[in-house]
Amino acid sequence: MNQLVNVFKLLSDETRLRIILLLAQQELCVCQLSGILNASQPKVSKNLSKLRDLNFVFDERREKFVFYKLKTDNQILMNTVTNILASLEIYPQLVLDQKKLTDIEKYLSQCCPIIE
Amino acid sequence: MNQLVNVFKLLSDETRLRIILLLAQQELCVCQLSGILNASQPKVSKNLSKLRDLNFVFDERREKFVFYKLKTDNQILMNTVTNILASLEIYPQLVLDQKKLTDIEKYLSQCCPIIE
DNA sequence: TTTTCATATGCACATATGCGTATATGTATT
DNA sequence: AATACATATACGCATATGTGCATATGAAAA
Repeated sequence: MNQLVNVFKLLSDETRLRIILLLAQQELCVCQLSGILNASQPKVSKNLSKLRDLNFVFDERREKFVFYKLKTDNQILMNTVTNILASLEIYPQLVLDQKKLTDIEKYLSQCCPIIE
Repeated sequence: MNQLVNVFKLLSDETRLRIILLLAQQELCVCQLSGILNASQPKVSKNLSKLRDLNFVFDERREKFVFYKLKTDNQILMNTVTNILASLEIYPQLVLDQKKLTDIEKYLSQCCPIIE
């Protein structure tokens, strides 16, 4: 029950929701997320900490960067994410995030390495 | 986007989550919810107010009682509810709530009228 | 019209949350 | 070793949230 409530707590902040949706699609490092969301580094990092503390993301350091990726073992979370992504066009902000995700190499080339 | 975040805010409190799941299954009045959840009347009433303010429930007075029911027009909410109900057995508290819902006439006979 | 009862709301308070600023940490590069 | 850079964290603060208690509201019953 707590685990269930925690999922919704994590989803109930706009910044974190956007992060979750992005990390569901591909791994990203802190500065990439910072760029896409146009949010400060501590803001992004703290939100990622919450996700990590509650075991909803993997994090892996590679060279200078720490890459985060959404874990796929939470049924409710995954279903919810899938659901939102399926009707993404309803939410302009999410469509923009999506666009930036496509252009991520160009968009963040100064700060981050090229993603495979 | 706000609407989306609001759904998760509503779901991210245990009491409210239990209320939502109950109201998804049948209409209930404040005192019935109060009995099932073993929660104070103001606590239940205030949570219902939030649901009403954000337009996630119907409320209808019949005689002395105000009956609430979950609206079915929110795709994300309905999908989430369905999802949780599908694996209800994982959450002991929800199973208990379910049981009380079955016995609701007996359980709340002093306070509330018989449900159809 | 008074009383009763279900529900709603106001107030107070403790706690939680989000975030900015500054700084610490830790790895890589020189 | 020193520097640079990505990330993490500590602190402070404003605001939001949950809830108990008391009380208001409003419909029904007497």
